[in-house]
Amino acid sequence: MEDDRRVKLERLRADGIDPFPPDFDGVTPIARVHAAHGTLEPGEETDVSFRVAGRLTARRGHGRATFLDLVDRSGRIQLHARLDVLGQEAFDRLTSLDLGDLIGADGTAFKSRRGELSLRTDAWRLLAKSLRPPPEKFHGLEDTETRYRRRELDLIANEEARRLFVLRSRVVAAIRRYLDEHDFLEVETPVLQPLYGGAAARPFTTHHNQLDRDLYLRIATELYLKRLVVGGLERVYELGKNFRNEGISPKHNPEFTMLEWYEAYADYEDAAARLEELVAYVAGEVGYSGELDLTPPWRRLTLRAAIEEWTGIDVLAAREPAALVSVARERGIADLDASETWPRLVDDLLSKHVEPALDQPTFIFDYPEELSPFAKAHRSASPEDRLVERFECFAAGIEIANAFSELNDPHEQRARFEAQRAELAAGDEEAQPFDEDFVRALEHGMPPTGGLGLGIDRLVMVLSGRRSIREVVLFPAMR
RNA sequence: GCCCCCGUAGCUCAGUUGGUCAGAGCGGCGGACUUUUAAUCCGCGCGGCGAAGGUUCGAGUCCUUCCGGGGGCACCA
Repeated sequence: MEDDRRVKLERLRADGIDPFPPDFDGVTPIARVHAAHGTLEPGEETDVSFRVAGRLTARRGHGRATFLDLVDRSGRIQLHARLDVLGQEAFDRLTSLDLGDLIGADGTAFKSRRGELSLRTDAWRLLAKSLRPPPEKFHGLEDTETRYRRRELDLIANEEARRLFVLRSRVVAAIRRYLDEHDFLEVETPVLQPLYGGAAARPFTTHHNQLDRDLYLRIATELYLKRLVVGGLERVYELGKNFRNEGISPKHNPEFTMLEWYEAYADYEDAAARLEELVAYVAGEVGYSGELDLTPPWRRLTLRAAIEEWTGIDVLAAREPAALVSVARERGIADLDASETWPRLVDDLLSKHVEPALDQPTFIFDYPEELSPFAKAHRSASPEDRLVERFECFAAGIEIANAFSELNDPHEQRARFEAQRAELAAGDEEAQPFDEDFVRALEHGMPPTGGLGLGIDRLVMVLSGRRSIREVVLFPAMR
């Protein structure tokens, strides 16, 4: 079958036609043709000529006339090719093209009897020959593996896929617009780091040959960004890839896009207000019309109240593993592992019993200190509860953001690293390595700061209603 | 790492309890057709059923292993 295409290619060359010409000037996006003439009446003709270019996706022949569908990034338009307009040779060559070929065409706008805006083609040119057949035109491409591994075919075959990734791009652009307008500075910090940190995750390790030294792909941008706040940049953000050497799941890709921002003279309440404002702004900019109510303010409740609401358990009244496991049993939750630490048990309750229920956007405030080595101690909670000023934000049943009032007391930060060092020694592969450069930076003085991390892939999932991260990542990790 | 499921033409799929089961639609090729849009009509199958073994008189159809994929669990605070 591909041989047919190669034969055609050679025939074109033999006829002196370049199947891969270098350029084609003066192309109008198809959407602009629709904008200009979408309101024509069925059967109405114009004298207005357009030059369009794109991929041939369908052909409906009628002897001495043929309809062809042409698709570009902005949309689809029908070409009407007539023998009496084009002449024999141009007509024959046009109608013997293969689906998937890229062509440019000039034609005047008219609306067919059935009401479809079309171009009466009077000239055309092959812009690139396609040597492989495109996916099936009606059912589209559905095979998941092909859609992910060969995304270009997904984009060719499925308009939904095109729309989704346009949406993703617009989401990212809107985020930048919002932050730029609010006086944030976009910065870039190292992806290759001598020490990883800022999140609990196992890193990818690589090696610098000349330095003969291992480096890590960043798992977060947090610590470098806070050093910039120390440096006086005050409002910074970075939007980029993080890498975590963990499992792949519908919510997890080994490399994923994260936004982190840090704002001096702000705390986690300010971060929450900014997040809901940002997301509402983005939703408006991309025309979100889904089921979620993203209008601020979003629901806010404490971690303690959230777990109590969905499980009936007051975790702060049972602040050690045995007590918590036993209270959970009374409430009919028997799958807690008594050998786990208390904070991990709390996290387990949150992720299994609360998170899946959080459909509408919701902030969960005030986490145990042990889970949050970079968050400031809570200003008003009783000290024995050992809570920090941290929230996570959930929507559509998944976590989308995490934020703190940043810990800026260098002595306390040093103590937290010491505690993490002990965890690391005890075998916790996700404990934070001691980052002396970061502590030194804090010793120079960091203003009170609110910081937040927002998972861009997950935000796009929420805004597009997709349930797998692989749907919103162009080239997701595959086995 | 564990469990379940899937893998048939370029694409989307159908193939009862193993015996014309190698099929359909789209695409392709040839022909008809100057307003169709999953265009229509006529003709042509272009793969040997993910791979390798095995059971059987006979295997897409049963068994084993391997490869690839999906889902779930664990993990991912």
